[in-house]
Amino acid sequence: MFTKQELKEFCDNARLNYLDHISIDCVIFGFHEGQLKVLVLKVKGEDAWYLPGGFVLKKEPLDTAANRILKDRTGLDKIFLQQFHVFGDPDRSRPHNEMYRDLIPPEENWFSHRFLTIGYYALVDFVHANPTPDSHSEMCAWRDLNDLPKLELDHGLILKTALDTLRLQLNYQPIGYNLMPKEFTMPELQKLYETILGQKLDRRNFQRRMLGFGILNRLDRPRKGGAHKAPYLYSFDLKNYQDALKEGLKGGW
Amino acid sequence: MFTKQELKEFCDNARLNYLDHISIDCVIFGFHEGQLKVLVLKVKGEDAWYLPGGFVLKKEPLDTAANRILKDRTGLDKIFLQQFHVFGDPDRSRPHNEMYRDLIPPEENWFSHRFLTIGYYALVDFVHANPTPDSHSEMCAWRDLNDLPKLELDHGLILKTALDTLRLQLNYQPIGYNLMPKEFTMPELQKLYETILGQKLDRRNFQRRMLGFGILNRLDRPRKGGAHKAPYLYSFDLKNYQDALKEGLKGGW
DNA sequence: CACCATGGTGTATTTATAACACAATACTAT
DNA sequence: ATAGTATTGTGTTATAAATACACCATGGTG
Repeated sequence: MFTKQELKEFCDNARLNYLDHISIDCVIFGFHEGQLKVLVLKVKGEDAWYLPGGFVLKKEPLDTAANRILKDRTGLDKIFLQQFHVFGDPDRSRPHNEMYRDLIPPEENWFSHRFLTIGYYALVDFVHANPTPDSHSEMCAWRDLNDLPKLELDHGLILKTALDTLRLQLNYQPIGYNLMPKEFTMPELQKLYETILGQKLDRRNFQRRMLGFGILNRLDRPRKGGAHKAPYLYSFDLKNYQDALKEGLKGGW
Repeated sequence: MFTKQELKEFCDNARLNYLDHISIDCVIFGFHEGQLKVLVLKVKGEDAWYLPGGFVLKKEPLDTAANRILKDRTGLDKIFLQQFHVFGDPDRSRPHNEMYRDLIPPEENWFSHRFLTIGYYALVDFVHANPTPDSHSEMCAWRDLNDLPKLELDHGLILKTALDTLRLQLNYQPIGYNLMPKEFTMPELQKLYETILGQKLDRRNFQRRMLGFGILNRLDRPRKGGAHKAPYLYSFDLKNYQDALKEGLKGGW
């Protein structure tokens, strides 16, 4: 993965610029052709897959770092991105800690210590994202949730936790603005929900519920060209959408 | 707060044993006499208040560290304790970073860098907790939520975030096992919910809802000695309670 | 022993959720 | 053309949950 020289340079640079022992890993969800996708990276010359991640600059806010990582991997900015958990098992980064053990002495090896990672998850527009590998990856690609490679370290757990969080979030926050194109039909939006939740929903009740939230505008023209009855197009009412994000869709109590 | 000698010893010890740049802060909630309480610490000889906190041993899991801190401050163990957010503003610990700037050189000063803190919140039994100050505090005390001293650093924000999380949690998880005594009456439990939520609830609907969850056992004896009709005593059905904790009280969708 | 504050239980009303039916549309096959 | 078919739009009904409110029971007080 790294030659000795590369490693030394990376470590010297990292020690100077990044917070020690801290990383950020991002679970970046996209939606395409009825499938929920996740962005994953493949290491150069190895069959090893990771979530996009990175480190925190010494004076950089955490959210800014996560946004920077997101932008580096997708080109996208100003998007729903949320911290959801810290993963800090003492052994979680052991494979990495030991990977370079014999290459350079531990005191020069920035990776020789335990790392905590802060998990963020993002919902992004599949078609506008431009997956871009980082310097030690040969590939940055969308993978279907049902067709994932085994992820290294605890990245499988991180992904699962993000998905659980997303499903929970669906109960009290609007979802979709960043995952759907600007204009979309109700069946397309429903497909997104069904995919995230992993279950079928009733078409008519779904529509009533969505419209009830007041976050959708119906455009007075249909999507043409389909093989059947042309569905109406909708767009999100951004103002109401963001109000709902703050408030939570329903109160409870 | 520290003499130069004390500081040096602390730093040498910390560098050896703890993860750098990481702390844990705990928002420990208790409930007593109809009031929601939070455990806070007062620094020796200063009018400065903090949330209970501490550091993570080099090979210690995060949850274990949080439990250790909780036990050190309250004597209590095996209690609802949950990570809820990481606070990582680059300036959040600046007052601390600068506090000892002139006392010892930065390379010897463990506090000279930015700290991230992982927020945990706990719900504990007020009467069984034994508030115990740590080494640099003169006092560890319960304070009413409505009568809080100004907290140092971003501890006010940490507390507020914990409270928001707790209120949200109330919608889909059972609460109360660790906050209530073993046996309690329905009005007492209701008071807890009202206090957390900051609003009145209907007595009869509250009772129906709670019983509907199936997490309460009614003991066939009343609480005697009150000035009015004696209410029944209840206890939590621990098995069902823990099942509900896992499942979430309601599904949504 | 009437009074009263509180607790236990029951019942309407309203609201939300779930289940289901039918008409309209636009392409396909013949 | 035209019947067939898959899909969408828009209901209506049935069920369950949340809310609001009424009444009786109890155990102390004056």
